[in-house]
Amino acid sequence: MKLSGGVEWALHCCVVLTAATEPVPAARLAQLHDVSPSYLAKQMQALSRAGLVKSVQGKTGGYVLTRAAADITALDVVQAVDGANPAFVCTEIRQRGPLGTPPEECTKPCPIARAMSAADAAWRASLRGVSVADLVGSVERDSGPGALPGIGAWLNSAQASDG
Amino acid sequence: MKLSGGVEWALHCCVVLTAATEPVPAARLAQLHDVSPSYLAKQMQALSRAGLVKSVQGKTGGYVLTRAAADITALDVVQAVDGANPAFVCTEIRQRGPLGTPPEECTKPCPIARAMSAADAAWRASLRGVSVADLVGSVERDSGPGALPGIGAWLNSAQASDG
DNA sequence: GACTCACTACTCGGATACCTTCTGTCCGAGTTACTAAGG
DNA sequence: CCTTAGTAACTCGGACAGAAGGTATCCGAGTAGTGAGTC
Repeated sequence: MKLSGGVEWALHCCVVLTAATEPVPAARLAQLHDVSPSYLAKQMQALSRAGLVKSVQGKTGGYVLTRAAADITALDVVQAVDGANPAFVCTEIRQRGPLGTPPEECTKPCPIARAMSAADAAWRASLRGVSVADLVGSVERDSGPGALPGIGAWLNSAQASDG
Repeated sequence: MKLSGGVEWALHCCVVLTAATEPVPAARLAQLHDVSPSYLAKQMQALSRAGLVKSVQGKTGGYVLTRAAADITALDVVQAVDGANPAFVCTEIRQRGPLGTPPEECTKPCPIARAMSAADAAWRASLRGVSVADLVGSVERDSGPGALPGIGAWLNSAQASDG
């Protein structure tokens, strides 16, 4: 089991977007994180498709968060990028084979599927309990309250002005 | 994120192995579940490598559980087949780019990695709380107390005796 | 000076190759049970 | 009848192809800002 690497990028982008006051192009976000611009663009498209960010076209276009940071959970971002499908899919092998359980007895999911589903629910619940605002607060505690505003200013500054 | 399909097979095999009194070959387990014998053999090898089952070679060989069903958790099986690596791997992109955080300030994992790690821990904790014995009990509640012993007898019977 | 219009530059969005991982398969090494011969 | 060597069949274990999804990239459609030209 491996989570798409784009999830990390998308989460970081959501955090830094809280500090921006104008639309930020995907290329600018890629430059900030030193990652592939084309591939990060794909992740931002996924966020846009999920309604977490709004895309603004044109010369001064880019991406803007659609909601307050407190109203965006880590689960929202993860599901937007990685999909909402559960990690475990039951193929009902209990019904197969010479001693398969007859379908009439399979009214409820098999115990194994239930256990895996419960674990998946716990995972999602943990992610749902963390908002982007919480992440912003943690970053400020770790790196100081001035770090994020500085990044926000850098994001909104012209590309030619950096080093 | 998608979990290896072999996890489901391995879990079912562990449940039915509790009903067997003699070593069960991988081919027999595959026949019971109507799945690819070669590929299921690979999963059983993973379980053997993890020490959950013991492989017995020779003519009447096969696989036997090494511990009581109550001492094998679903997490043990999942990790044996799918690997113990966490789904989320932090690539420390906060240190990259023009505004990267200096390494001296990165003593603790970044907040995003912490949130993902906590979710992973919740997922594992949920799986750790379910033992194979629990699954056996659920199966008996669902399909009746006679189903599993019947499967056990079928597993230990000669292959030519089935229909 | 204010308005209109065309142009340019920049943005997102989806369609297109490449590569790692998962899926599925095969054959060889090793061990056990069985068979038959000999004492 | 018991012991013993040999044989044969069956097992696991790891090495080998094929397919799917993730990774990385590119180019086209569309829009906002910019500048010149005109009233």
